Amino acid sequence: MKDNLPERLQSWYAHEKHRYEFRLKRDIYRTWITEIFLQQTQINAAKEKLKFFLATFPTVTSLAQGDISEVLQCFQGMGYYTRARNMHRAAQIIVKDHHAKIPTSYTALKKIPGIGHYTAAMLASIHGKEKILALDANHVRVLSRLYEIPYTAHSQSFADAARKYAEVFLESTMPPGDVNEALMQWGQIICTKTPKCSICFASEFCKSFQNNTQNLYPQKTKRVEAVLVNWIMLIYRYKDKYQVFFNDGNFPFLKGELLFASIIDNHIIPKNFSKKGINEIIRNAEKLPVDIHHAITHHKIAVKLMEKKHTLPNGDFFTLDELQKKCHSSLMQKVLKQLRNPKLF
DNA sequence: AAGTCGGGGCC
DNA sequence: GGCCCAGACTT
Repeated sequence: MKDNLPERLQSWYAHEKHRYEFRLKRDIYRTWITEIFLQQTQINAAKEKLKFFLATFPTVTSLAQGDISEVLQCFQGMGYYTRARNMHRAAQIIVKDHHAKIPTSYTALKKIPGIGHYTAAMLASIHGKEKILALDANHVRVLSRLYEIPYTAHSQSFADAARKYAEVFLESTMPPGDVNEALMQWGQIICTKTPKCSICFASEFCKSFQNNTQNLYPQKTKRVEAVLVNWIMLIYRYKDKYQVFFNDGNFPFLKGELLFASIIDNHIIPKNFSKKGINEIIRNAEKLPVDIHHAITHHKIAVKLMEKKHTLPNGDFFTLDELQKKCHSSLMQKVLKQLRNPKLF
């Protein structure tokens, strides 16, 4: 056993490094796409979609020339659809402003849409050998416990302290990209929410292990209470085509997506929906059972579906098959599934 | 610094 | 039913 921490991390990582398929062939484009796909997403949920995406858009140029609707389809069901839009826009910027070569410096990367501190630091450390600490949830858990960092996870104070403590790794013989990836894997399989200190190579260096304070770190801000949302969806249909509306941002959920006409309290889509009928619809909906339960960050959503006989002005008409491709959210997919069940309507 | 934005897996 | 996750962006 080595007697200093960076060497232990390096030998542990050399032995335990995950051989992910997306790591077999590595270039900065693939690393970039991988980081975007895995943001706030578990690897198992994303890896098949990621594989398909890299086969469909193998280069930054092919992505830049690709159709945004095709890009969005690759993200179907994964949430955070703005990351798909940002990624597509970023590819066009890289082609136009960087001769289709993704920059490798942190400063240049950070200016690209959808690339924040974490992704810029990962790409610059792996592909530019910059000694810069990435900070994701895993880094936060590992470093906060190792050094008992007394600041809340997303504060500037925490970032400053973490960067200072991480110097011992970044200034070691370990390549900076490996430092960031090893810290991440450490947090992923050992320093988990309930940490596995008995198998940790670093426990004798760890302040939280010494003081038995693992559950006090990382320090967090108090959680936000979930808000209950009653969402009435109005299903307007002409023959086999259903009417949907583009959420330009006036409706509070799923901005940029196609939605059925909807009412949530005083939010309405389409916004020119006749104000007169709304109160009656809300009254009628009170007697109806909830058709779909869904959760969106800090919200518990109860959806009631009401089939309507006529149609509204504006809006677009699509068949269920078409909507299954055009609607990317799991909520709308749940609704479409209900509409396919003839017993319910 | 806090709020917003999807969704699913896990306990 | 709450917590958490390979975060970025706006306010």
